[in-house]
Amino acid sequence: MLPSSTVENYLKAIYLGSSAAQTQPQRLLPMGQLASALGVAPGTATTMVKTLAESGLVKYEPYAGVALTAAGQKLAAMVVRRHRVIELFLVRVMGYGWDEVHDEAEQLEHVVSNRLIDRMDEMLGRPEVDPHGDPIPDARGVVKPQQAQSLLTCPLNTRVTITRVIDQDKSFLRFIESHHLKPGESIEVEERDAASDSVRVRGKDDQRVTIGTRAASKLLVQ
Amino acid sequence: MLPSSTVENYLKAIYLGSSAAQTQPQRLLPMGQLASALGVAPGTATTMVKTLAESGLVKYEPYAGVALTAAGQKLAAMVVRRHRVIELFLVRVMGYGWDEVHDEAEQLEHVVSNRLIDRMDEMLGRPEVDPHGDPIPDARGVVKPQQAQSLLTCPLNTRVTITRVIDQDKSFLRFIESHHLKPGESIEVEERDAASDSVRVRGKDDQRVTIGTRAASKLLVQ
DNA sequence: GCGGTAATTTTGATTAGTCAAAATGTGGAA
DNA sequence: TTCCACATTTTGACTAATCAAAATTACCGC
Ligand SMILES: [Mn+2]
Ligand SMILES: [Mn+2]
Ligand SMILES: [Mn+2]
Ligand SMILES: [Mn+2]
Repeated sequence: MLPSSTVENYLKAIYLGSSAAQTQPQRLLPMGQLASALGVAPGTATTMVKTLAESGLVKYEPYAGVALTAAGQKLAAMVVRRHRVIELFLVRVMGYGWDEVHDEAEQLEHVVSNRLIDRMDEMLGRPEVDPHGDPIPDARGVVKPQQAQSLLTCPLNTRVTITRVIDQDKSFLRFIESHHLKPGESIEVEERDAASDSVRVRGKDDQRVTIGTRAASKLLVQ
Repeated sequence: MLPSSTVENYLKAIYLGSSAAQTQPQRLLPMGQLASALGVAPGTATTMVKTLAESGLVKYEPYAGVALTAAGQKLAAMVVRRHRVIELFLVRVMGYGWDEVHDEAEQLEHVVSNRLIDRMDEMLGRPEVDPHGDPIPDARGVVKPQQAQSLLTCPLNTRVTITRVIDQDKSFLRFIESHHLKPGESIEVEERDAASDSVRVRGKDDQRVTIGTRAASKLLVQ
């Protein structure tokens, strides 16, 4: 039985949801979070997760949450791999903007063959990250661990390079792009102010930008 | 309501099935043929066609058959357009063989956006035919009429150019390719023999090939 | 320990798509 | 005309995925 798009979406949501609060191997993702990540009613997620557990793709603890098994992990990583390879392909080969690729990839990830993904991957030179800096799992499902510092935690007045933007929202991505804060850009955090809940950044050509801490936490640096 | 993959497949099958026996605008496709084209039980096709008729996409005559309405025609043409643009893209850009593209396109045709199709179409130079010589409907759903002569009907001992191969079967396509009978090749029919049910062709470098009439009818020329 | 609140699970129903097998209609042969 | 074979439709049932709303459970503060 090859997994349906629905099953793939559940596995991916569990994969992304569990690593979001980047923690030890087996954190349990609460059902409520899973349901809202997928935009379905809570009861729907419960039912589906029980059948995934039957199939041995997840471990389900009633009232506690859900986690991927090794088999589920592998499948989920492949879906994420397809998603991210496709995003990069759309940007590099098809001339899409980085704010336009997510929805398209969301559909394509379920139907593209391994063959085609491998062609794209080859054509792109076996890339390690997608246009947002999200790591691309390799063909075995393994991801290079990224060390995570954000604009909220990195040292002040020190050159750092933006490596990743954790948010798919179109208008946020366009904002980031227009202020030269895309992955690859070199910047410096000048000041953090708790009172105003903001962070001031010096970027390209010494231009200043002030952004909220919520937004700042979405920008990872190295 | 955007049409499901299932609906798209039904519309496409009706579109292709009605034009197969290339006839006047409104030939009715028998339900049995539709069912077997889709690989579905006869009763399933009947049920589905009734709901398509409710939606105004087809005209359904019980015990007679089904035909597309103008709305259904348009939708079907767009599915066929996507399928064929994708096939050509896979061959020209992704390095696929012409015998490897059909299954991939069969899936992709339902999820690729208009945007992406247009990018492919542009990148390919607004092509009029796919790798098999099948005509690509334009963005409005219109196809250039092809005049149809096959190896069974074309004049003998006269140079003709192969323009289309009407069969998706992998091994047939590989046979055609290995004998230099792909669209674009120039050939000449030397002899037709009813008794042996075969046709002898002189092709590239004056090489001879003899093929059955069934196969010969699948090769269109100009 | 005892409530109360919020998260979670259960229940009952719905929709799309499908099949097998029974019932029915159609058109041609006699 | 009548009848039969075959195509088609109808019937009853099933699976995957979903929701709303009712029932249950967990946990936290007192
Ligand atoms: Mn994305
Ligand atoms: Mn991404
Ligand atoms: Mn095809
Ligand atoms: Mn084709």
